[in-house]
Amino acid sequence: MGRGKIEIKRIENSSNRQVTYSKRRTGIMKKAKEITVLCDAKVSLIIFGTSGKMHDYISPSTNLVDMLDAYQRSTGKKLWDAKHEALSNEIDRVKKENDSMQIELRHLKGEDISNLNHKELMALEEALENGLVGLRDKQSEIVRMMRKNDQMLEEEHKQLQYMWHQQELANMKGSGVGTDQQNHDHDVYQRVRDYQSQMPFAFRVQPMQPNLHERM
Amino acid sequence: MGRGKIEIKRIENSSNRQVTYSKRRTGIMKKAKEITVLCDAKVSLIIFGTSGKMHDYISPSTNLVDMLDAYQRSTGKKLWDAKHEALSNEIDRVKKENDSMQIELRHLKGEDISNLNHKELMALEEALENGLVGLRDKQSEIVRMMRKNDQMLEEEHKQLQYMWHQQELANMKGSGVGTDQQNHDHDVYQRVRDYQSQMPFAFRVQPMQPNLHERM
DNA sequence: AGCTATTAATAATG
DNA sequence: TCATTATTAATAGCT
Repeated sequence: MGRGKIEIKRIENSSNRQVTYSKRRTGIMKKAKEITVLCDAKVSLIIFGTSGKMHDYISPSTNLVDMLDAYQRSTGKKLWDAKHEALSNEIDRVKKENDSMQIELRHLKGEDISNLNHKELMALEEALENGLVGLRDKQSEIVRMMRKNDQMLEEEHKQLQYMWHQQELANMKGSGVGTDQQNHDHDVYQRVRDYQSQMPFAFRVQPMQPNLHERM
Repeated sequence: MGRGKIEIKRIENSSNRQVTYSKRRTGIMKKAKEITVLCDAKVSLIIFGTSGKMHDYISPSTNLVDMLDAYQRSTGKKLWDAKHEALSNEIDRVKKENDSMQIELRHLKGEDISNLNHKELMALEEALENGLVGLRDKQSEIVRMMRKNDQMLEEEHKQLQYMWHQQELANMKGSGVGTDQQNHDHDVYQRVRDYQSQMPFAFRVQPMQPNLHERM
């Protein structure tokens, strides 16, 4: 189909080869498009020339990934076996782990224990009791913390009462002097420091357990 | 290029379509082979017809995996990476599920509960107590079964004693008669049946709870 | 890139 | 499905 018949063998003349490549590539692409339209076919066509430039056509009714999946199903050949299989195995492994934990959780919640034997029931009981022991420890610790906090609040309350008392006395004596709000506030804070510096360290108010309320 | 020109649109006549598909498929394959030889090109061609049957051609100088690698490099598109990503996501999802169960398990075992808030601790306590309730129910059921079994054994024991007593009496009276071992054994079984037929049904020995020991 | 003589592909038919 | 063939489509070589 040209000015002369050609043998199907490598075209040695490089520029001829390049030209023929370009023409024939266009031809194949056209044919691929035509067969998809005429015959409802799905075509994946990828061509690399010697230059390394790529040209491709995938029928619009599909995509390369689906084509390749179908290819694998059709041939049984594995295209993406190594990684794919490793990942699948990993999924299976983790899912199994999941299932056994699921079962353990159910058991700890008292579900599905009808089929457990004596030994397993004993172990389960021990686990539950240990759990409760740990929990009770934690809870009593919290109660201790609350008590401590209460004590601190009480102590702070006493301080405030003391300071209030002092201020009352001061107001009664030197009324008319230092009634300006700034000075008044300053005096209160100064008095707190005075009070604290007089107290034994152990009785001073420490900052509250931070976020304690959040943990309850 | 046929007896008549055709429009490039789906061939409605099914058998015509099939024929055209077959011919054109062959044609494209031939073109693909030719361009690989003539122009040193690398071609990957995969075609699926409506029947689902697959046909493919890969240039002998390469293979599909390499072609697809080159395709990915060329386009930057992810091909099986997309697939791998899906699997990886699945793994992540399952692993997260795993982790949360792991944590729940730890909590139920009284571990890592320092950071739980009050509400969570309450829920945990309830879960543990429910678990223990379920367990204790199961255990007391087992104890009931054991008791029942004990009673049955005791009853059987009484039967045997009775039979032994009867035999003793028989031996003392008719000594020298029916001392043959066969007859002796037969007599014992007969006596069991006699005894059972005399007893109220409720007191008869039932088969032991099967596999009870295995569940303990 | 175009052009076109020539070959190749194939639609219709048997 | 297979073979034939009239016709169109593709393209090799040329400009």
